[in-house]
Amino acid sequence: MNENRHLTMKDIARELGVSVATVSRALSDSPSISRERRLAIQQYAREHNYFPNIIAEQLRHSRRNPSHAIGVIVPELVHYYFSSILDGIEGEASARGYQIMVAKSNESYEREVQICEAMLKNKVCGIIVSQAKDTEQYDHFKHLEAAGVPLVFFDRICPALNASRVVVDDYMGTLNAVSYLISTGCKRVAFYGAPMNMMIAKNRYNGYRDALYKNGLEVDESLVRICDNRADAERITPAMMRMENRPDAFFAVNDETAIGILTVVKRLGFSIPDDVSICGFTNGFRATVCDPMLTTVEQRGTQVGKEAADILIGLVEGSLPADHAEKRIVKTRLVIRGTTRHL
Amino acid sequence: MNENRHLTMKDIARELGVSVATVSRALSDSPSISRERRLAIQQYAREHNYFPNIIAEQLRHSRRNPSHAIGVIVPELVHYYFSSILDGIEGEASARGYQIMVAKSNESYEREVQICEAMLKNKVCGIIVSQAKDTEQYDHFKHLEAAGVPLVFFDRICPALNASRVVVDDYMGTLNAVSYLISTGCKRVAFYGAPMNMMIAKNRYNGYRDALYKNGLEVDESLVRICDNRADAERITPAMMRMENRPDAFFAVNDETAIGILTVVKRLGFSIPDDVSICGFTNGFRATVCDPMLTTVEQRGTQVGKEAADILIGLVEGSLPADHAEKRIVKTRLVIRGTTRHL
DNA sequence: TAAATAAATGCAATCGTTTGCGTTATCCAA
DNA sequence: TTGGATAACGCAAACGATTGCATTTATTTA
Repeated sequence: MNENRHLTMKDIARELGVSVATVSRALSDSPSISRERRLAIQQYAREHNYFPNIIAEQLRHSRRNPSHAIGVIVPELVHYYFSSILDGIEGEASARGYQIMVAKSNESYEREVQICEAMLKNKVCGIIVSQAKDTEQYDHFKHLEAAGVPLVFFDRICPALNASRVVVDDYMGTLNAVSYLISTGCKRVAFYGAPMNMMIAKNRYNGYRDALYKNGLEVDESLVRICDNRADAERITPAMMRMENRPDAFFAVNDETAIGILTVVKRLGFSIPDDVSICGFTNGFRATVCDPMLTTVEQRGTQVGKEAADILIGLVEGSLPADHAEKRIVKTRLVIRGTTRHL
Repeated sequence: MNENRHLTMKDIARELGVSVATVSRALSDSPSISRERRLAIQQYAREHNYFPNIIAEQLRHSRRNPSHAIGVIVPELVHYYFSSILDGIEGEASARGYQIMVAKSNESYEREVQICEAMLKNKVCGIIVSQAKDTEQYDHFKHLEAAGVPLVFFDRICPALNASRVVVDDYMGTLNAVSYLISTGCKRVAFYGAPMNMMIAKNRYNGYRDALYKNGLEVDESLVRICDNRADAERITPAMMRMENRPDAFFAVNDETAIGILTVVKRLGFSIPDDVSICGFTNGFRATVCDPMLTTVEQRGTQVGKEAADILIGLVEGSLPADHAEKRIVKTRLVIRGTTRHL
């Protein structure tokens, strides 16, 4: 019937013997079109389910109105935290009339650059991004800014760019969690952190260190390890537990790592939390599945996503000045469960 | 400098004293432009980082070429299976030069309709969708098809529409899993399923029933429950275990439910898998976190997503006829872990 | 009855590209 | 000198919608 062509105003105009301009005005309820003609046109459009071509609309308005598509770049998709982020962004975006366009970088710098290009071509109105781990050049981000596409970073921040960002309070989150471990009587708290080239890793380490200091404890380097996944945790933890002066608590950079520790500690016959306390960071699916359930720092990805979308839309719509770098910090919350002793 | 305006061909043309057509041809390496002019134009464009306006390109080509944006509608985002789906779609799409536009329906019919409208307006070239639970009208999908936007369903299928689809082999997956439970010596296998208005629920139930029959067992209705989440599982399982003729195995419609069962069964002092076997469906994050680790049917969301994207792109690019309804079934795989006895 | 006013509609430019076709310039052969 | 190729470029229409301005028609007023 419509042979894969969309119905256009021109078609309606031809069919009803009026001009395209009249159709346009009628459909936008302009009072300058007579009532009967207006209704006739609207009815015809409805019956043949006419749909405005947004491409043409956008082209026409490209000077004034930006598009309503927000680009989102995440390192991974199958990942609790990033899913939550997406969820938060989607919620805020859809509530304010925006669509989201999602791509994953796979932790690859090259892919990240490609994605930026593709998104620029697709005329997203702005981009929310958590960098890939191996990104150390920032030209692609600078190009975007030069092209007038606002950028909001989350989680993994680009220090070289004074861009808007929203991060969780890694420092305080860790400080509070470790302080809690100490307050329940733990004296030797181990720390499994991510590689220190990421801000987020540094901040968590600093939180750990300061929690010890504030409680009159020293940092024992033999209790600090670079380890941010389960496999590594299962590999290095046995040796840790066989030390003569073994830890009586673990703080892990994420839940996944914490689960690795928990698995090993249980297998070695220690009791949790009596012999060993464990605290994670995320509060994802895993936290309530393990036995005992995991005490962890809630990272509130949904809130982070929501704030990021709010900033971006503010930048796009002008309620935030374009050259302003808005920086927000989302507070974390310690969720106490079974892997830690009680006060 | 560029005062928020993008550099256009017209700008280049003016600056270099040629026509817009010449610029266009030069940038697309047309041989009809003299070598020096071509290089000069290309260099100017590069130096001032010119970027073609995809909106205008699309408008020009809208008759022949569809856009390269694929719409994806999922009921939830913070969900292992749907994350995997997204991951599969994104992988296939980006490899073939497509972007994905994601929205979540929140299991709401109303929202689903809104999203379809928005995506139609945004001129996606096609849509991949898993319906919301409460969707029982299909006009919005029919409108899309009428507008020439191909549709691919996954997981939750719309029976009223003869559309392309990709589903996992729920029937065989369940049949194999339950058969395995029986082969390890279980005689009374309970079944926790989703509400039967979803195809996926029916197929799994049929798989369960036929596995019993094939092994000479009868369906005992007291062992069959509608239950597809953890909270419900924790609520109804204690009574189940206190029956005089209690089950010696559970098959659950998803891992989450299986974890609920596992938690209760352990708390009641039964030993897993000696007293009770448990089998889930998904093989997500949870499966390797619980103790013992969960035997489960791997749902292969990434593969499902990949196939769905493959079909959709085929439909869009014409390698699949537009009126053809491609139906694919992704095979599942039983992953045997600690919650079931060995042979 | 003519002029002024108001109401309803059409014309045409515009957004940034692409592309069929026509135009100009250049050169060579007849 | 003229005709015909060929190369290099420009013109202008098109994609589908919006909108300032001009135009037409109907209505009112003097």
